[in-house]
Amino acid sequence: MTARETNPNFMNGVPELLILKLLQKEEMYGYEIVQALRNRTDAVIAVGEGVVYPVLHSLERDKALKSRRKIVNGRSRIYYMITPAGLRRFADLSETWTNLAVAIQQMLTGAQYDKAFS
Amino acid sequence: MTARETNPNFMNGVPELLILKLLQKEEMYGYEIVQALRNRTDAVIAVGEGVVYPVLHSLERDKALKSRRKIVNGRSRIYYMITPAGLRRFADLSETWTNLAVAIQQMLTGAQYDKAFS
DNA sequence: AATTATACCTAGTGATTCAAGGTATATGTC
DNA sequence: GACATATACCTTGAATCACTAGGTATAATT
Repeated sequence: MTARETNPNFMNGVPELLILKLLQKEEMYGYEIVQALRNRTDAVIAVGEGVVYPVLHSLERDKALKSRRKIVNGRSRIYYMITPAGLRRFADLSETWTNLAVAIQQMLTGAQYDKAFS
Repeated sequence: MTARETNPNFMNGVPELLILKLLQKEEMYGYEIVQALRNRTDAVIAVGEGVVYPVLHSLERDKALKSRRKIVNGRSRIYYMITPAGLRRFADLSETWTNLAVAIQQMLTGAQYDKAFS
């Protein structure tokens, strides 16, 4: 058996990344996030509430977000805002994503430089 | 309940995409593919054999690939080559991936055009 | 009065990746 | 000859995570 060194579930974590990105600009509530993602990506990214709410809860559990309840128009909303830990997490995820996207793009466009020389 | 219309597991299928890409240029065998992915992406994408072999089998089951056994240096290898169906599948996956990557990149770089007017 | 939109939630399923094994032969090293 | 490493195939089981499909409740619209 050779050494393994793979990446832990390298394709996941994008909803988390995008949510953290949105919350960097302003506090938002779950329902709002669901629609923001849909609208701002032309429905290319259309994650439902079943994805967003659990991610929000898990991020809050990890202290990457905090929340406060707020009544607007007689409706109870839970606004989430990002913490310093959340910012760090965003930076990590963001870098990981970028590396991945670049690597895939290079593969697809066929960038040839086998680097057998190092 | 509102209409849902999400995308089925929108983050997956990248190993499949990359394998199809590699096989577009030349026939390859599983072990070779594992290392090619690692080498050509500087280990950013390091999927193990436990990912590659099942994907190859499933693609062959779907007639996207066909295979032939070949003995080289007394070693038995199974070479895979892409079929017309595989080319179509690649085109689909490739487009899906590109759309996704563009959407995410726009979100991350903060392209503002809320398109509340349509 | 009934439907739609807002706003929260979770349980269960399914797809897929990852870790960790297993088999067998060839090659290189001590 | 003995041993480790590299090549080359494979699968099982756990974990992750997104998706489906529900559920509750209030406000606004028809």
